[in-house]
Amino acid sequence: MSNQWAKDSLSLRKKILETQYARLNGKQKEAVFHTEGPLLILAGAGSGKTTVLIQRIANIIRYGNAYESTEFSPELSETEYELLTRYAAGDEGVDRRAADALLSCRPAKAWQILAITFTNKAAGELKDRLYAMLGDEGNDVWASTFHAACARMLRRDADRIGYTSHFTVYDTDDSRRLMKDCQKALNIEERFLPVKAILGEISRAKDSGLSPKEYAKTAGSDFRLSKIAEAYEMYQRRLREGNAMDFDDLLLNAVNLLESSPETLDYYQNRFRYVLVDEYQDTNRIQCRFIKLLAGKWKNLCVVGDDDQSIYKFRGATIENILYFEREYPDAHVIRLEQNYRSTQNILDAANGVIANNSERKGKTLWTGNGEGEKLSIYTADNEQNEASYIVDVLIEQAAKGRSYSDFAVLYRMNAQSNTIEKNLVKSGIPYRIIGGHRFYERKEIRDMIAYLSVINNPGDEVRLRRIINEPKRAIGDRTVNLASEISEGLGISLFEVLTHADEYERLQRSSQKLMGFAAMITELMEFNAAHEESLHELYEHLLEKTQYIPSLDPHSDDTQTRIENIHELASNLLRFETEHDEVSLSAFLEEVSLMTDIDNYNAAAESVVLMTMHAAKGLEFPYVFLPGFEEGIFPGFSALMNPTEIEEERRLAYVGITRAKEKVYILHADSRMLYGSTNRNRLSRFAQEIPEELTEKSRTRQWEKLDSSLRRPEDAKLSRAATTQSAYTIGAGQANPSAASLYFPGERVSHKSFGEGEILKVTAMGNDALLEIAFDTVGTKKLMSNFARLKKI
DNA sequence: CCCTGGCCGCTTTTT
DNA sequence: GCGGCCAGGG
Repeated sequence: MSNQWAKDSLSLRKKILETQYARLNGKQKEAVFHTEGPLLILAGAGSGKTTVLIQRIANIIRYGNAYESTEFSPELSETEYELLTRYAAGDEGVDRRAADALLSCRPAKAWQILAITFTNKAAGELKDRLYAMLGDEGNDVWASTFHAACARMLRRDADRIGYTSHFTVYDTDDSRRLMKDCQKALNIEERFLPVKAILGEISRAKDSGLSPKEYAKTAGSDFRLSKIAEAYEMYQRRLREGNAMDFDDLLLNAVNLLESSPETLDYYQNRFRYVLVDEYQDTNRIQCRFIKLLAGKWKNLCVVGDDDQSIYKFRGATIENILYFEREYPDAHVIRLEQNYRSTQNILDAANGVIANNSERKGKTLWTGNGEGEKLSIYTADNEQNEASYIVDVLIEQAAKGRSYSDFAVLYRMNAQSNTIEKNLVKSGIPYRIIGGHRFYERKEIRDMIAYLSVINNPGDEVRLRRIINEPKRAIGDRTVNLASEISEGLGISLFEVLTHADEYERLQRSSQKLMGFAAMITELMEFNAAHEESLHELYEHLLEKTQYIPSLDPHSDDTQTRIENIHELASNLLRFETEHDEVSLSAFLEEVSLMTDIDNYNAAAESVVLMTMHAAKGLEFPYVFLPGFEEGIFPGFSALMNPTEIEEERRLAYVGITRAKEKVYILHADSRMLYGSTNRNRLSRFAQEIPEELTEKSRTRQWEKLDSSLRRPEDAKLSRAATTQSAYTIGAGQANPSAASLYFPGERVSHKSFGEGEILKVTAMGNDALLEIAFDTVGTKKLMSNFARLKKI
């Protein structure tokens, strides 16, 4: 083969590959084609980073390092060269598989690729898109969260670190219960050291890879720290005794497993030729170590992150990891993705304007080809009620224009803000969903059911055993359980074991029948599970029957019906799990459940407005975004005001919030706000003021709403007059086309097809439409758009 | 053992 | 303003 021939072949190969990924921009292509060695992708919001990740994986599987490699094996024959020439020319008749085989250079098998994300949702999306692109082979890619990947490794080799493969994963609530227990046993007053504080400290210790012993050394003579060390020691011992791990243990134990077992490390290092990590700015130290270990052999490690979107510092995430990456891998290739495909230029300029005030950043300026778009609107409300009703008004107005409710998101700083907005949405009959708040798996009845299943799976789990031992009431009180627990501690056996032979212990004589009855029931359920392992829903039915949980619920309580529905909902979840998974077992189900969160169930297609925190919204996008509570003391939050680093973290959160929007951002703030039962006056957030003025449009509470406000105080009136003169009304200015408005008058009676009959209280012109406030006889007062409402006069 | 009334306290939280 | 948690009486 002549040099010229080889050169031609290579350039032909490049040309073909380029056309395969023609829809990507230059930087994106660079990221896709650079497969070997460490790679850092700094990807701005909306820069198509998920697409890049997926295409990159697909490229590795299809073509390997074909683009950058100078080797071509085997050497091309003349017919093969011709085949490629035709392929390059776009000839449809070419055998694609044959051509791909010729083009590729050391492609990887799908199972050699590990892609780590932070949410199950992101992992699921990755899996789905890989499947769509690669078919069944796509399923072989390990696409999972850090925690799920660790759990999977630990299940396999649990015995190597002193666990059984049926170990239970504790969530925050379980951890708290356990810690409370430990504090009681160690006489550590909660007012001296709150549960949360100790757990936070332990979490930090685990992040640094410190065992209880090592932590105790660092504590030195500090009294508080040494108490925490004691608590840590006991907490960890109890977890181990219960064959349980908390979230941090999943990572810590996985790292310990890899570091202590050379065979295991070897196996995974050889296996994972390519490792990809999404949202790298949110990784903590232990996650960084985990990744480093896995990618240790091939060093084909690609991390994607955006320092400007680092909003989990408070949980141990450290931007250091990005800086460290370049230090650890000096030959790392760095690619910046700055072209945004999501938002308008105005939105990006606003976000850029805000984030530019942060000093600690790598520096990056987003731009887009999407055009300027609308200005951001900044609305000043009198109070939080008015802020909420403004959101509702805009929603109604936009819905009247044919916008779908699912195009809107309300993103706030803290969950407590959702209440007022929720009530206003209910009042107007607007469909909505709240992400966060009470999650399905956090409801009491569901937690109880999960606890039963956990105990059946792992009877050593004392925390969950205690949760259900008297639920429903079996006349087994705390005293008895504590007594039994002490006995078990003394004998070094599990609490459950003590319960099974309760009559053998004199101190338990009085309640031994009840304890043994309970233990026998659990044993029976365990046997049932062993005999019908594939049928989780049957086990569940049996469990409900045996425990008489549903009949025990108070029939006079308002929420009993909802609880029963939730219990049945869990049954369908079990059934769904059985049909969706090849390998069905109780442990597998419990593992999935323990790592699941609310956001995973978010479905963008559902026809409703979505409410969530800005944290939860990361990675999502919406045409219209409302950002209520842009006030000093709310956002940035009260405790961040005095602390420059925390202010910077809040500012990044503001950046995340603004960049969620594709078309329009509504920033809202209230002159006075009731929160936690007391009213405060807050100034407009600095973040709103950091947006260049020419990008914004300001407005404030309209007169007709002010008249309506019963909460109004004299000083408000004065304030609003001053503000009104300097800023124009934008939305729903009163002097629009009066035609629709003149159809209806206050006092008239009308009928609506779902709300029934009512009396018009107020009519306000809005564009060609009119906003009607109607007091319905049965469903209360609602605001409706007249064109939309199809009212009949009576 | 279990129910009820008063009191505290309260960012964000992918897992 | 509301819910979770503990103490005391039934």
